[in-house]
Amino acid sequence: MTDAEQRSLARLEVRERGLRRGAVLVRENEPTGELFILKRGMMMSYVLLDDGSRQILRFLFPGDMLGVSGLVYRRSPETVVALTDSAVCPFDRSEMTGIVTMHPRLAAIIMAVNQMERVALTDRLAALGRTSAKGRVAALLLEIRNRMRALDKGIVDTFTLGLTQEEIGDATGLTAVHVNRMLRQIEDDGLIAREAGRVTFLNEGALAQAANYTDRFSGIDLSWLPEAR
Amino acid sequence: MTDAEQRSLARLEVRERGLRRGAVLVRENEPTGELFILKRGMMMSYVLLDDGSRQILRFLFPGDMLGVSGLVYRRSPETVVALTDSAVCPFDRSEMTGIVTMHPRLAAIIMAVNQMERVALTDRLAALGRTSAKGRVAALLLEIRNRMRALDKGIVDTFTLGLTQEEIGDATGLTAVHVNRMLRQIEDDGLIAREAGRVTFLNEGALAQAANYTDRFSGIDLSWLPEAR
DNA sequence: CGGTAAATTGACCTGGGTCAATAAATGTGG
DNA sequence: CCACATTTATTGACCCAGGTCAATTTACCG
Repeated sequence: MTDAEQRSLARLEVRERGLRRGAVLVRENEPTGELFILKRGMMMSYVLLDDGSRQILRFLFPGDMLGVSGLVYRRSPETVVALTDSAVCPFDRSEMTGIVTMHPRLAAIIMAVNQMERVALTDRLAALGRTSAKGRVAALLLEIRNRMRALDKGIVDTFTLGLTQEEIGDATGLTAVHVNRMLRQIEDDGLIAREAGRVTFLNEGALAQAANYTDRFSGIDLSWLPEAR
Repeated sequence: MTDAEQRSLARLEVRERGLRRGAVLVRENEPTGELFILKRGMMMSYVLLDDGSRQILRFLFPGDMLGVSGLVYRRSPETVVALTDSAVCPFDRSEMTGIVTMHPRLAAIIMAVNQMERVALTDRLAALGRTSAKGRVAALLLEIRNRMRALDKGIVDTFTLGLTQEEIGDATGLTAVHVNRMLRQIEDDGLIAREAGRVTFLNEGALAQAANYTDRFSGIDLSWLPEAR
């Protein structure tokens, strides 16, 4: 990445705002304002349905851009909250237009990241539509571990999930009770071990098979990106 | 839109390729090549799971860009097929880099459309995770009608669905048998009428309520787009 | 050291799936 | 235009994965 590109991106992170666990950064249906980059911590986005049930849409990790729907919608289609104490860097929509205008290659990279997120969403769509409860829970465990490992190479088979079983249920379309049963079953099958909120993969291959997991990290090709300006 | 912008977009549509109903345009796991713009007809994208079940990810209508994941992935994560006789305009990835480089405002518009598609996906995720079979079928009927109406203002309450009940099931995460029962129930409730593959909305309000439907068309704000170059 | 949120587990229920048989609709070759 | 073949739609009977409800137990927190 060129110096100019890095400077433009750095400008998105001049301000920083801390968030306590549970703090709401963006609330569904409220006017959208700034966008954010997640600097530290873990967050999630969700929607609430009329009957009060919740669907968690996505877990957010450092480096992710938050509240991007604010670019397009006057009111936010989703709520964004902190799952752990976190820090975000707010920036204005106009910063985005500046980047797109001045750095076409960054614009292309943002489009590429959007595509990767879209594919992650369609993978979850297929999981909710067509896989068993056990498979969905297994898929969630793999997804969280993979995201954590991408940020911290020290994480391999053991990690702190940091989610309640109710949250796992709201992400996978299950009830907390059934999530509990599925975790127990996965544990009894010898695929994972659990203790004090930490999960250890004992048989990642079998877990991936149960989850119908497809690795999307390999197979990425960004050779089409334009030259840096 | 400026002349230059229109010329650039028109260059994406110089070639045209016809597709018969059922023709596969892009096959899952096969190398990605060109991108496409759907010119005429209706198509869909889907993934197949290990057990042979299918999840339909999206229905595609004229104006939609197809195979965009080819920008990022060496092999396609999804299959794209024609639901009716259709026509697409293939173009090379390099055309995309050209547009992004020369027309920042078009790049921004593409990013905006991506966001709208992402929100449509999260709406479906919430439907699969947290709504009843009847609600999901109702939501699908509304979605298809709305997309058709956006292209043909003449369509109001009556339209040709153009999907088998098995396809509706693969989109909503249900079996064809249960889709049949839900359609019958929605009909018996007086919300729709059916005859010869055509559906008529008799009580759109109740249908929207059953579907937990949220209108995303209003509420769009593109004031942040950069100036045309 | 309470007090509240989260995890577990059992008993029982139901929305949606499975299987199977027909009926309708849509094509196709002649 | 007709007879036959293949999808697609329907419906009934029955089953089960996952939900509901309720009671404990355990972990976390000020």
